[in-house]
Amino acid sequence: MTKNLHVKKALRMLGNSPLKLTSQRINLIKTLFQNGNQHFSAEDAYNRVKNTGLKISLATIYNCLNQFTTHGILKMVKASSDKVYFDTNLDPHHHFFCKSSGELTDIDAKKVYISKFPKIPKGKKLNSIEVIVNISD
Amino acid sequence: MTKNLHVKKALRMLGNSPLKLTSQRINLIKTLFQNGNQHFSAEDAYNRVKNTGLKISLATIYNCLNQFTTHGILKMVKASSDKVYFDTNLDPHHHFFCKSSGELTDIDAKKVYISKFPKIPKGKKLNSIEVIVNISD
DNA sequence: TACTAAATTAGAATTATTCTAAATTAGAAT
DNA sequence: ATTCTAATTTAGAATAATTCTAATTTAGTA
Repeated sequence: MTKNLHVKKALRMLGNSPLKLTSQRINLIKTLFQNGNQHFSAEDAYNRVKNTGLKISLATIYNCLNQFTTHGILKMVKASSDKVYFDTNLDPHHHFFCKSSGELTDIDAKKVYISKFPKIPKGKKLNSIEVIVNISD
Repeated sequence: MTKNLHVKKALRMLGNSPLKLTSQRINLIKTLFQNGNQHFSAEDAYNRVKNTGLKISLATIYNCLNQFTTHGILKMVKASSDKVYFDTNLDPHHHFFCKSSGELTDIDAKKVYISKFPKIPKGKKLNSIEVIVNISD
């Protein structure tokens, strides 16, 4: 089997960042990125890494996920939930959030077009536009 | 001075809901709605009521804000912050969220037009569309 | 090979929120 | 009016997610 492309790309980004290549970071990336676009909480990430038999502390998970976000290796998503989710999909996109299941699903940016948009307040700059489509059963 | 219209409307909604007309609920509504459209956390609401000299417990604030939300007297907003905000603006609208100041500002629904939109997943129904425009200094 | 700043870690601390269980109260029934 | 009951309020405990602390380890450089 050829080495997973998502993992490869994320590892390359880690290498290009000022972050050190520790075994924890490499294992975390291998675990999180191996199945393509994924959403997970810190606790989820913790369990996934532990399930591979590797040892990592929850504090490290939080540290790494936050730093990966800072360095553009992950995206952070806050939906109508009490926990923060992380997203391996770095392309511009939006989300469905299902209140019934708590599940977050990607919406490709191409599926949404905003043809009318407000002026950004004076002195501020635009960072991103997040569209969250709340759904339920 | 004529009685504030926002307060009046919210009190009417409370009266039409199955919730009892307790002094805490009435005072909370008077405090939160007197200045028109506002965003606040539970802690903010607690301090505002206390500043009027009235006594109320934080647990009651949480209870009331959640019930008001359930009964359509308030809206809940979750932005890129670690706390939940409540919103007295019940008209459909969106938000600017400024990462630098932590401030949430309304965007009138008329200022945003979404001309292309994804299909809702099978078996699910659409609840709401939230557009959050993240900005910074 | 030694050095140093960065990273990891366990567990404590913090923060927002919900829960608990006892006392109070609104509004309906008498 | 008075009584009754379920809803409400409350203080403080409990919970859950996340961050902090301070000691130990390690990556990458010198």
